Amino acid sequence: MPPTGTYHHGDLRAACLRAARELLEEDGSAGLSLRAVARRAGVSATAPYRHYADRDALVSAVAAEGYRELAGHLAGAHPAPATPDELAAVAVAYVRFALDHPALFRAMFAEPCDPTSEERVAATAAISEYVRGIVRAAFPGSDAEALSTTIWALVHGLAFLHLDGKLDSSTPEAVAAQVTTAVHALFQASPAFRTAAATRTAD
Amino acid sequence: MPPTGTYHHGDLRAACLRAARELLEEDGSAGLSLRAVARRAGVSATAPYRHYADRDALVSAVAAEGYRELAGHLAGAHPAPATPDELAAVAVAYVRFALDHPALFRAMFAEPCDPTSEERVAATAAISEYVRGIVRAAFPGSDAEALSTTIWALVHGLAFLHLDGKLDSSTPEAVAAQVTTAVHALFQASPAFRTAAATRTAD
DNA sequence: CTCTCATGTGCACGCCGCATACATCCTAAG
DNA sequence: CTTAGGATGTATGCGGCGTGCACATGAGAG
Repeated sequence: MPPTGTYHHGDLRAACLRAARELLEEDGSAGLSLRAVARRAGVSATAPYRHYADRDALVSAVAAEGYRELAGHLAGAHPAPATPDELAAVAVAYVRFALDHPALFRAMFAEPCDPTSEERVAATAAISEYVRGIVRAAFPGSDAEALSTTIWALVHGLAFLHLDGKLDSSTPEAVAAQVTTAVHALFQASPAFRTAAATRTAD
Repeated sequence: MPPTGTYHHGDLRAACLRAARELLEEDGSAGLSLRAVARRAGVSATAPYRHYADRDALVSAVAAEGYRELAGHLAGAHPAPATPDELAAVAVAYVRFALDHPALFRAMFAEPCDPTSEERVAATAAISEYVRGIVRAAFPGSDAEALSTTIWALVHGLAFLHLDGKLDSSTPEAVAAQVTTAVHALFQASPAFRTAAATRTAD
């Protein structure tokens, strides 16, 4: 292992990340403490501080990893969605990811956390750009910025409401059906964004 | 003061709630500790336990209050929205509430919190029913359930993305314009929900 | 071989949630 | 009026947490 440090522990940085992920999945965000991470990594309580400035930095690192996984998951649902159906599949994958990794998803989005975490902003910018790119490709004439923001918000909101148990998440099929319906509806409205863009240009 | 206890402190229950709200606004959810609440209320550290089973119970109470305030805020934007414009105004009020009370909004929605808090579920059910009622009145022929869920998710998602700084929240006008555009687009798609309802009924 | 610096340890401090035992004081029954 | 009882708040203590600081350790440079 040439790149990252291989001193006493081997690769404590990665070990902490892995331990944090595990704790998050097992005990929720409440169980994610620096000390618990250290214990799980078989290391003293303060050792992680050599790799993460504070608890927030660790959480941010986990969140950033989550963003990358989410991106992969979306790409796995469909590499280059173009039709509304394909886009809906990606949307379903988004919500599914949130439901499959609730604590991680919350760490990614629901934490106060100052926006001063390069890793985080870069990762979220990547997702944002990803969505925009899809929309641009699928709806060339539309105001991609506005439409992609809207669809992201819609899907994101669905994910959160499901997470909070405010929607029927009893079966994966129910979730998928609802998300699909909503996304299709929004795409049926895509001319509105085209109009908006045209209007703006005409001003 | 006949209803709630007026013993030693006067009304510690309400005082705790108020203190918690203040701490939330000042220091964010991180600063909301039972001990801090007790200090602010001028009472011993464990006194709040006489009125709240644990920290979660207090937070839930604050959240429930937040739900009521949100409902009032929405009603203040428009008492009985019927046109898309009026509905968009309510949506803007929703997002504005989130941006004006970020920590409270997060406490309301972004906390893990078991769903075993009557006060909370009642309050969120009220909001959900409120939105559904509006949609039913404004779009009589549509599948109110599906359409209201979708619009709630859209607005909720916009609120969260703005909260997380993922959207341009620099000016209130920018936020309002974006929310308005998105909501209008969705309403233009409302026939899709009508179709969905009709299809389902026809089955 | 030694110097040096990254890496990990030990310890201490103050904060936290919460359990338990105790003090206080309203309220109501006799 | 007295007194028993229960509601309310206090005192104390336990274990856990984040984190700053001094110290030990060991890998690689000279």
